[in-house]
Amino acid sequence: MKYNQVTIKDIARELGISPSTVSRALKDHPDISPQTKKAVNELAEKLNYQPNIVALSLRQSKTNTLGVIIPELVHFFFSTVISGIEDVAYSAGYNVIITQSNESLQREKTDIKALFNSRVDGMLISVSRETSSFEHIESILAKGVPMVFFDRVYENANSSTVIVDDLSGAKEATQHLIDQGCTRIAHLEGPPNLGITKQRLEGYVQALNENKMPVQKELIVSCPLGTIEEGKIAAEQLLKMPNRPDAIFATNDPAAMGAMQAIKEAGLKIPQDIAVVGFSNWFFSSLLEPPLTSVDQPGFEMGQEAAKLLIRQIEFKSKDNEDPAPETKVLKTRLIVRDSSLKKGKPKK
Amino acid sequence: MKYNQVTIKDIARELGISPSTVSRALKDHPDISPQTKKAVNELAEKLNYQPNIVALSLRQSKTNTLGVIIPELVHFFFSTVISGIEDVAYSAGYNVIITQSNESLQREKTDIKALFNSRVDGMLISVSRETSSFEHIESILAKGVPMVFFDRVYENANSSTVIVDDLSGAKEATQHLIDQGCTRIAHLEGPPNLGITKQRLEGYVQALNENKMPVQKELIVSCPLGTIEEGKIAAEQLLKMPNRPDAIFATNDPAAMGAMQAIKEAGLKIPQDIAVVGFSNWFFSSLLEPPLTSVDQPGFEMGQEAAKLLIRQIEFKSKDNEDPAPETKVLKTRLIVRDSSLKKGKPKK
DNA sequence: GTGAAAGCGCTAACAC
DNA sequence: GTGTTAGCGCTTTCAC
Repeated sequence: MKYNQVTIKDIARELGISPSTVSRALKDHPDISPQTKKAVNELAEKLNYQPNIVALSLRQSKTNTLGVIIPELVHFFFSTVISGIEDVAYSAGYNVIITQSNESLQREKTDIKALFNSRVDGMLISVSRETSSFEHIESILAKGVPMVFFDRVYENANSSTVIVDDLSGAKEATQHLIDQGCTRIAHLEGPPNLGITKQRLEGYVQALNENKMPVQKELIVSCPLGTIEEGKIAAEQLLKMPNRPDAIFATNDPAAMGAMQAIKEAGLKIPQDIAVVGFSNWFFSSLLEPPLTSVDQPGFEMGQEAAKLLIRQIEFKSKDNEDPAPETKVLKTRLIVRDSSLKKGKPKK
Repeated sequence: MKYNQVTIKDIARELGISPSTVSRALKDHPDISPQTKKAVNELAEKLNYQPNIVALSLRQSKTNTLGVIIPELVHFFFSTVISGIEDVAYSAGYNVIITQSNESLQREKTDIKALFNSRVDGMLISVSRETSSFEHIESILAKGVPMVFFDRVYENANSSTVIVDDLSGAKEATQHLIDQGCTRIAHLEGPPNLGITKQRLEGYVQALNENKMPVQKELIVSCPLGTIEEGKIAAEQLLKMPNRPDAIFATNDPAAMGAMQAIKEAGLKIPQDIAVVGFSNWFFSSLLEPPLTSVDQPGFEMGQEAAKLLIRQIEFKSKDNEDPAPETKVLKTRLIVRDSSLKKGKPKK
């Protein structure tokens, strides 16, 4: 299948010069005479010549393409990250190939192999929820492909990472609930193998400790799936307790939404009876304001930072032989307070 | 920048055979002896050989890649379409490159050119809101690149299209409001240059006509931007009318959300005072249930159908020289009724 | 059953 | 200032 592609040869033939001269003229090489340049550029324009990137990539062993692996595109957070990546990549002359692991380790393995086969210059990866072993990543790293991990990072890799300061965010959220007068704050916890889960729990614990409040195991419930249903079930369990919590800090927004449903169905009021705070890893859409206070994650910035780090690494490598030292960028969260989820009328502690 | 890529040559050298034999052995060519095949495959496995897709693409003048241009990734509808496209593409052995026009014609032009330069085998396009001239598309079509348009289609092209039956969907939605006893139904209209806008208006008009209800110009307000604010302003205008509407059929969900805000701020009840129905072109997230009745669009199926049509066209073309006849696939919408936005207690007409 | 050679489109020494 | 040549990794005639 060959389409009507104009090549450098076509221009050369038509002008009676050699392909290399055409190539040089097109990239404004100083050796080429102005007349030749003019003739070449005009003809290229006329024939609507478009360079064949595939040939270029093969020739230079460089595709100018970044590969991205994300868990799922439908989440606002990740689609925002993509936009951040594109922003930086395009202005640096790189294309972007996006793949979704759909939270499946198997799919992640396929994706990483496909990206390698496409000879992307580097990869930006946020690992799936299932990922707890990393041989598939190591084997590609061993081939010398630069990688930057973001949000869900592979901590042991000798690669750069971009993360959000989940610990501080979680601490801030918990402190906020404490400031509103909450005394029995529950925590809906995330998937056990993700670093962010530990960070958020730790922030929660630290806030309680600093306020000399006890950490009660029965107030910490696991929500590994990240679904609304799961949050609902977890909250129902909490509501059945003889001494039920007066606040819930959820590890993500779906869990928070589920909890809110359970609370409403139990005939209780939010935030008067129970306050709810979510963590917007799974935040929904810029168009929508969810009815809960939440810890907002800077997706666009995360994409930008990750792409910057990766491109730096790629271009560093193409010059020297040394790898640049891996870097870790930590981005701040932002607590978005919506009055609907705050306990009103209680005095600030 | 060359990474540690194992090539066919490496295998050939190590085994003391020629690259062409290795190539044949790897693709199970009948000529090659079983022993050679075995040796080659084992060594390839051992060295973790991965074929270089770039070289393959250049050689065969076929990249096995589909290019996609969508307005914006953050919208649930479009990210669903992407998943549908990937579903079909991957199982047919194609990769997918996604670009976002960000609703900008300029960006769409850049994207289409970039995809062509990458020599994608075909393109799946949903045009931007700004797109009203189509030279940029025609110029690539002229080069023989197969294209399939979806949702926001280029109607005059001699290409296949996949659309949603917006007319029937809009008619059904309007009829639904009529069935609930609404008599003054307003319509928030979309961007004037999109075909879907006309279809939805037409469905609205047809439903009114069939019920012998008048079409009142003052009840039709334009909302070209697709934002919440816009819907809000439009609804405020409608509410100020001496004889205000008792229902609003919005051209998209953000407009519907905005209208709902305006209605609530005016102290009116939904759906008792004014019923609201949205059109989920911009529907938010699978995780979230928006509090409105809406016409749901089958994004995943749309992606699947579009990819199927495109791949068929590509493979048809690579064999014969004739183009296959363009096809138009029309998908049905689904009216999702949530009681919160229905006028209750009024008798069915 | 296997090897040699050509070529996809492009660029970058190396000539002159 | 321009042409010639080689080669990126792979497949595929055409030899033998």
